[in-house]
Amino acid sequence: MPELAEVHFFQRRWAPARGKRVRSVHGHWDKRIFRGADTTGLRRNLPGKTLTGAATSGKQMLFCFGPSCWLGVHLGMTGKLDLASDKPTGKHDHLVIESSVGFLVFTDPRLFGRVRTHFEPSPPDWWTQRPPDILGRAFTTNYLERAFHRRSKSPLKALLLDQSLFPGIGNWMADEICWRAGFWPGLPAGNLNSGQIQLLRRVTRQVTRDAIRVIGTDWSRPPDHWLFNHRWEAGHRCPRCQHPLNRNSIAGRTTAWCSVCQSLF
DNA sequence: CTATTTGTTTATCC
DNA sequence: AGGATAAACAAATA
Repeated sequence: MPELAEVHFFQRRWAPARGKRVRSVHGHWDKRIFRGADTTGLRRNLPGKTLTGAATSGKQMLFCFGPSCWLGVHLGMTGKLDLASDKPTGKHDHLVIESSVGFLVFTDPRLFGRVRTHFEPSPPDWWTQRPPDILGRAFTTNYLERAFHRRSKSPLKALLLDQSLFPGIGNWMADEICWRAGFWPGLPAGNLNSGQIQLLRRVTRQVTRDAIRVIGTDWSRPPDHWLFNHRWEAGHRCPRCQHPLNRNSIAGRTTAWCSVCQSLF
């Protein structure tokens, strides 16, 4: 489920615990989500710490618990964060952090998500060395042009799904961006000229802002004039021209597009 | 029982 | 060497 907007939404679920102290920590420490994490350190360091900050970048989340205790969360395909008033006991509630406002819980049935730990004063490298955010200053047309040139044979969709280039974009946002911009997702990246990359950048930023506004704040249902509500329906039609949508695998992922609105160049 | 999944990493092939 | 593609991971759902 989680792309950048959903990550935004889930990060806010833990927000009421900001400024609160951790009372206890429980987890399914042998589960895959803790691969590479120092779970012993987590159990030793987290209790007594205060949640002092939280941030998202793309699909990554970083929580700061007082000095020298950082918790990274990636939701994978089915991860969720929640704040529960009673102690969560679900089969897939793999990390539970008790605070005075409730239990912070990370649930993930498919275990594609990931929890990372870092016990130093400064934030971890994987956070400070992340690529430019889509809504940030460094996400320029020129920056994209260099990447599109380097990967000119790759389908556009493959670039949109690349987290080092479009951090936070996932399958539905990639389809939404291509549809709004009028590009076939299978189009080789090298076929886009400078003006088209500029258009793609503008649409990407707009879809990102729209998704954060609609889904990221309260998980509202996206409006019907987006592709989003139509792309998985049987007999699905393009919300702009009513032509039946195409569905096929592009860059290894199921992709929906409108053959009328999205030209092949 | 089979096919599908809003993600990422690794292996393999070109 | 670098990039594209498929498989693997794991579990629920249709």
